[in-house]
Amino acid sequence: MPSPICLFEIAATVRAKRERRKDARPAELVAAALELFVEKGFAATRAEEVAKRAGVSKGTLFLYFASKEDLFKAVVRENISGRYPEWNARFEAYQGNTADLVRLFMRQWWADVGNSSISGISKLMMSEASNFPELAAFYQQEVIEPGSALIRRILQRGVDSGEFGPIDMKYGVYTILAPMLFLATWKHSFGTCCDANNRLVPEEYLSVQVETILHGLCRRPPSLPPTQETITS
Amino acid sequence: MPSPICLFEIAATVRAKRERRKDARPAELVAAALELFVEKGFAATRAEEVAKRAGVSKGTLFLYFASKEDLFKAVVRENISGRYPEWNARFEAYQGNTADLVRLFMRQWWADVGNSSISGISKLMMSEASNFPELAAFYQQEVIEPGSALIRRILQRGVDSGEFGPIDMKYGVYTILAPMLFLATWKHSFGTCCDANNRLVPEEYLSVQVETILHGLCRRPPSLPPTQETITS
Amino acid sequence: MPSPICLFEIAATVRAKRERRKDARPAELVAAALELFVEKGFAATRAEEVAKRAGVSKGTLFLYFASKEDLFKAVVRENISGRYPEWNARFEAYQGNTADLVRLFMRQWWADVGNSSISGISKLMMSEASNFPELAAFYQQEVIEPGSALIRRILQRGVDSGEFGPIDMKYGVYTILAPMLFLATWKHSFGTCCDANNRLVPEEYLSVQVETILHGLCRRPPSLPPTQETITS
Amino acid sequence: MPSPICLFEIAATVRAKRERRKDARPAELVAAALELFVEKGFAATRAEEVAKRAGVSKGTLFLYFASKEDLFKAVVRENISGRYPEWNARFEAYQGNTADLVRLFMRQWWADVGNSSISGISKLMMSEASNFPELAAFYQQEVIEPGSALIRRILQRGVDSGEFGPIDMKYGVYTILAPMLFLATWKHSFGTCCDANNRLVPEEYLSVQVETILHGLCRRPPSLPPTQETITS
DNA sequence: CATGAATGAGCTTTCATTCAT
DNA sequence: GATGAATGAAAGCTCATTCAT
Repeated sequence: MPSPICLFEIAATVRAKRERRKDARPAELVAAALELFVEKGFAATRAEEVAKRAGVSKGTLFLYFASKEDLFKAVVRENISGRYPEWNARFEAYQGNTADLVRLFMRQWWADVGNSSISGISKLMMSEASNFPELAAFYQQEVIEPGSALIRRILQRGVDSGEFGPIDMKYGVYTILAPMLFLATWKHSFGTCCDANNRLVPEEYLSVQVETILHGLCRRPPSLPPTQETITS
Repeated sequence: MPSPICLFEIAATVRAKRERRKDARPAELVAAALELFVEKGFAATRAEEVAKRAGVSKGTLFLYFASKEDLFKAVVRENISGRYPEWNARFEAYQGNTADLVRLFMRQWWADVGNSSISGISKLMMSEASNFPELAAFYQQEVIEPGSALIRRILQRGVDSGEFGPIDMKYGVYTILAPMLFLATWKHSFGTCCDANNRLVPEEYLSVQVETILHGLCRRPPSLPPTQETITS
Repeated sequence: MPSPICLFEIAATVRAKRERRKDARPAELVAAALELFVEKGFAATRAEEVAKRAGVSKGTLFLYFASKEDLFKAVVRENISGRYPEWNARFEAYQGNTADLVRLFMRQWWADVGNSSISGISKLMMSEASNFPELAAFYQQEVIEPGSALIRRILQRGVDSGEFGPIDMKYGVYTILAPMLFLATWKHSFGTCCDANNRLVPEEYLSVQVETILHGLCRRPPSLPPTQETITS
Repeated sequence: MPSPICLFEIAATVRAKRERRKDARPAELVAAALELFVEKGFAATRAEEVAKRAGVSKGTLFLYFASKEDLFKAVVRENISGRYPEWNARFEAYQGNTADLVRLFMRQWWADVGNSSISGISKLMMSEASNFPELAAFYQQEVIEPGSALIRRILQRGVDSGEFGPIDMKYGVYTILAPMLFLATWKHSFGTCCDANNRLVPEEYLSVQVETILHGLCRRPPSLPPTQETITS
């Protein structure tokens, strides 16, 4: 039987560790919930599973989030809008022609968002927006608006430089946006379960889209697309 | 005592009346189901609620549809797949140039599907496909495949007539599809709850899209869009 | 359009036929119910199926029987106890030795009851007796008692003739009864669904049983069993 | 502030108390289920009622048993199949002559199974086997097969020792089985509701059966039955 | 704070029974 | 009488949420 002292020390260590983890709990839960919501959707994700993946008990989840809806809200809030400064900076600084900038933009989006689980958030928001109007508004404001503004600036750059003809900005933005959102939605719906033999290859799809769009936007045939442009560096 | 004829006629009338009611039930239930599925999603719609909205009891629903999934399939068949013959016929018979045919196609889609609650089904399937794989497969087969085939034929028509340049059909189809699905999804997600001040006007959006796409597809500037083309007649 | 007279005559014929059938309805329903109850048990038999097999509608069934329980009672009441006079007469008249009479009795039972759907009634009563005490009492009185009495007389015949040793009649009867009821129950329970590779052959089983019993009952080794005794003629 | 040791001990006690309750749940539920299944049959017993009788809620039942069928299997395992090792051991170890072993076997069966509510399970399975084929197969495999094997070994022992004449094992087993199953079925059907004045006394019935059977099996008159053999010690 | 046993409202589906026709 | 469309009470099972420990 161990001495009291020893026990006490162990208890202190445990407590310290627990308190350290305590602060991390909400983040761990939110991370687990993100994964699961993206994998299975909101309704099909069981609270207990989120807790288990976060390494805590079901009860603990409800200690930090009043309800499953609450958890969903936290997931969305935690996972967006933080990266806009970086993106904005990158595209403002771009030196090449605007057609290439548009190409870069969509590739970058695929690399950073579309191809990661973050695209699941978009799809999730689409699915659940009508059930969480307040959240949808938040998403609109924090994600969609800034994204649209960035696209608008890129298009305007092309118009100003004379590369593009005149554009009705209101819809021009959606011209760029639609293929991306379509891809995010598709990937997490039909892309995962059917569509097997004729599967959409996202990079190819985006390439074709962007060339068609550029062909439509440009005053003259757009500069040829770069054969191999590195994205991530 | 009434004459036999009289009795016979009464019986016929009675049967007629009852059968008229019986015949109407499935349609009423399908209509109610469409509304509710679009409002709340498939999983969140309770069978009893559908019944109530159709003015019958829970049991009656299952008298006509073996299961909730079955009811959903009926909704899809009644509202989408069943109408392909009509759509196919219409577009096969079209006499004008292919650019106008593409324009007509998208306007028609908006009039028949996008602008009605039927577009909610598309959004619904996107949201719930991964949770109901069997439904997703059904939808893929009954809706997406035929729709894609129709688009493919339209594009091929333009290529064959020399109006369009060469098209990678695999992605060409999605070029047309994406704006429509985007619109359907958007309308039933952010479109309903936020987006208020800068609301997307679908007809305008589709017009812009189709012109951009045509500009991208056509060998030479496409024929001017008709200023006012009637859709529904 | 047919003349009124013609219609009237048809109607009259139909009515006549209907009235003729009307009297037969309960019997037809009971017959259908017997089959189905034996096939599937009481709870698993659906009222509508009984009606369909009897060629009438669900509503009609409830016109003649107040409830499914009521129908069950009728089934049991209609299908028993009528054949005892014939059986009693046959066995009273038997001229051979008692060992052979016992053999004949069990073979006859198998031919008339065990091997027909009537044995399903026994099994049914066993299963449902505790839910229908009044019916169980009726069955006890109308079926079990007369059957036991018959067996008792047969055994007594053997004792009186000196073929059998002394028998405690109270249990001697069950010595004969048990294999028969066991067989009826087994046949309609495990006999139908498992037991496949080692299936009980009823005639063989009864033969073995009766010889063992006779060996136990007889003062000296019983007469050899007849090699081939025809039962059904 | 209590010492660490004290806290540790309290925690241990708490956990112990809760786990004691948790450990007891399955047994309580199985006991309640046994009662109700025997009283009302498998299909007619509602899961909620079992829970209520065990003093828990519906949900709790499904915390411990995945389905109603699962619960039934647990009832069978807990009360029958689980006891075969004990029974087998007991009869393998028996030293006396085989006639006495057969007598002991049937008395023991009566004491452990027939006379308790467990015999209701046998009757239940007979009644519901055809409606629940999977349960029937389970029962066949877990109960009937091992039971038959035990009987077979006992009979073989008598044949090997020269006490019994040659036996067709296939039916010899049923010779022993039939009176027991008959008794179980009878007791839970007609035995409970009628049969009052001429009630079967099970021990006597079994005695008579076993002596008749032994008389039939043995080469020479079997050893006299012990006048008073203790069963349970 | 953390746990996880316990809860019970809620869901789809079935089917005996009713009753307008 | 006869019909069969309509009903709604159950039933098995799930899972977000609670709360004693």
